This record gives sequence, C-alpha cells and structure tokens, in this order.
Amino acid sequence: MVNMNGNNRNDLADPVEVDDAVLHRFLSYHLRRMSNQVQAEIARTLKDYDLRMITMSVLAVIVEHPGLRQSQLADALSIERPNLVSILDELEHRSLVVRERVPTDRRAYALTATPSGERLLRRAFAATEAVEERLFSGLDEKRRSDFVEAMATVRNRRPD
Amino acid sequence: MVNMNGNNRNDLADPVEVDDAVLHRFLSYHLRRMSNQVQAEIARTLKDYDLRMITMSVLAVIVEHPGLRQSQLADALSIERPNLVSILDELEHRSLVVRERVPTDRRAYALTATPSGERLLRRAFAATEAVEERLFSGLDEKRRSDFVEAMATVRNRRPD
DNA sequence: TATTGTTATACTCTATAACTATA
DNA sequence: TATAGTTATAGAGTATAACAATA
Repeated sequence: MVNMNGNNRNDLADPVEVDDAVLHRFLSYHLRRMSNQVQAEIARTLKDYDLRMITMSVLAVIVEHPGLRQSQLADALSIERPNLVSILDELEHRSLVVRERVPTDRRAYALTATPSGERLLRRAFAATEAVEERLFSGLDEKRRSDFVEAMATVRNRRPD
Repeated sequence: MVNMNGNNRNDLADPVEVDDAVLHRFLSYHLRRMSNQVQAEIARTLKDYDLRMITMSVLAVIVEHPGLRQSQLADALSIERPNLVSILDELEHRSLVVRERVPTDRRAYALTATPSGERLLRRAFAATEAVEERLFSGLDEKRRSDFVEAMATVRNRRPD
C-alpha cells in the first residue's frame, strides 16, 4: 500500500477512485472514455485485416450501395470529403474498391467494391461482431437494444 | 433532386441513408459517431472558458482530490503521464492549479486547485451541464440513467 | 456560379520510448 | 532497481481553405 503524501491533504486510497461530484456527473466525458476504450479494442481487432474502423465503414457503405459517389459516401458517414480521398486511395490500391468515372457527370466517381473487397468486409465484420459481443456482454438483450436506441436518439437530436 | 449516375447501380436517394445491414449493425461505429458529436458540442461550449474536455476533467479531479500526485491523476483519468504534463503546465500558468513538491517524496508533486481554478470549474461545469441537458433531452429520466449505467457496465467490463 | 474530387495543412487526442532525479 | 515527472515524437482522427476540372 502506497503511503499518502506528507501534507495530509490527500485522503485518497491509491489508486484514486473517480466517482465524485463533478467528474461523476460529467456525462460526455464518460461517454468519450467508453467510446475510446471500445474503439481501441475494435482497432486492434481490425488490424488483423489491415483495416481501421473508418476504412471498414467506408467499405461497408460501398458494398451496400454499389455505384455511389464519393460525396454521397462522405455525407453518409459524416466525414469530410478530403479525408475520404486517402482512404479510397488505399482501398483502390489494395483492389478492394474500384473508382469509375460517371458518364453523365465527369466530375464524379462511381464506387464499387470488388469481390475481394466484399469478402474482406464479411470476414472483418464477423471479427468485430465477436469483439462487440464480448464488450457488451455485461448488458442483457433488453439493455443492449435500449442502449443502441439511446445512441440513435441522441445522434438524431435536432441541431441547435 | 440530384440524378443517379449512369450505370444504374446506385438506387439511392440523395443523400444516402445509412441504415443498412453491416454498417447498421456496427455498434462501435455508431458509438464513436455519437461520442464525437457530443464531444464536438462540449468542446465548443468549453472554448468560452478556454478549457478542453480533458483539461476540465483534470481540474475537476484536482478540485475534488486536493493534494493528489500527477501519477494518481493520470491513473484516475486513464491518460498517459506524458500527456498530463502540458495540461498541468497550462493550468499552472493560468494560476488555476498549483504544483508543490511532496516533502516525503521529492520526486512527486502534490496538486491543488486555486480558488480561481475552483470558480472556473464550477462555471464551466454548469455550462456543460446545460449543453448535456439539451443533448440528452430526447431521453427521459429513466432512459438517461439506464444509458449512464450501460456506459459504466461496458467500461468496467473485465479486460480479456 | 456551383459542385466533385483533390491537395495541403493544421490541430487535437492518444500512445510509446527514453531521459533525470529521486527513492 | 523501480518510480515520478519529463521530453520528444509519432500516429490517428478530424477540420478548413483553396485549387482544377466539370457542370
């Protein structure tokens, strides 16, 4: 057991328990902590497939919406257009996705996933589902669906 | 209404609705989206007080645990020791926090908030509470406390 | 004029290795 | 040897301004 410091103002056990007034009530902080923790585990899992969370999400949208454009994809995932470019560059380089000029609008690209891209998505998603199963194993079926619903409620809240 | 592209593979309205099989079921992704959105609004609010979310959290722990050491603080907030240094440098520079050598262990610093630091915390926290009230206004009291409980459950889950 | 994709850039957040001074 | 705080650094993630090609 580590000793307290000499000035006797620190009446805490070591390590410090964080369940106090302000911090405890700081919901957004706890939300981010939890999100970061989940994100870290998913990232670690996806590393086996050379994917990041955002990369897999991009691949998923393309697989499920073949032919969509980059700007639609960016809107769908709420990411900025510039940040999409390098992601697609990489997916295209790995032959997981194809960019094709749209004949009717030569500014735009139509995005499609290759069979290899689809296969990778299925495998990677199965792996993340297994991890999520463990991550959320503390919540029973009801609590889990309530949680998902709560996320949607907050996310779909009208902007101020 | 924007037209579909020519190859007729994109049967989506514009903008693309994202409520599909894989992406829809990718819980961690939606969690992060929501967390980022909340974080962005809180960050914008705290800007009025020249604070970031992590800075306010640090200040809160110090106010509530006067005399604690940097390593305890880092453990409490699950942040790496190196990342704490510049945060404390700034808080100290602004006379919101004081670092004092611990007499019994001259390697360590005891941290305390100044009265001005405490005042800033109270004001900033009141502002974030107002924002959170709006952010989570879609959830009634029961759903909100269930949500908080669910976060704690996932976060306290034993590591693998 | 407006939009699509792009380049360049910057800022925040998080993580790790290695140093110093003390223990 | 180990620990507390520090320095330097690197990698994600996110955001904005400005450009060329096209509408």
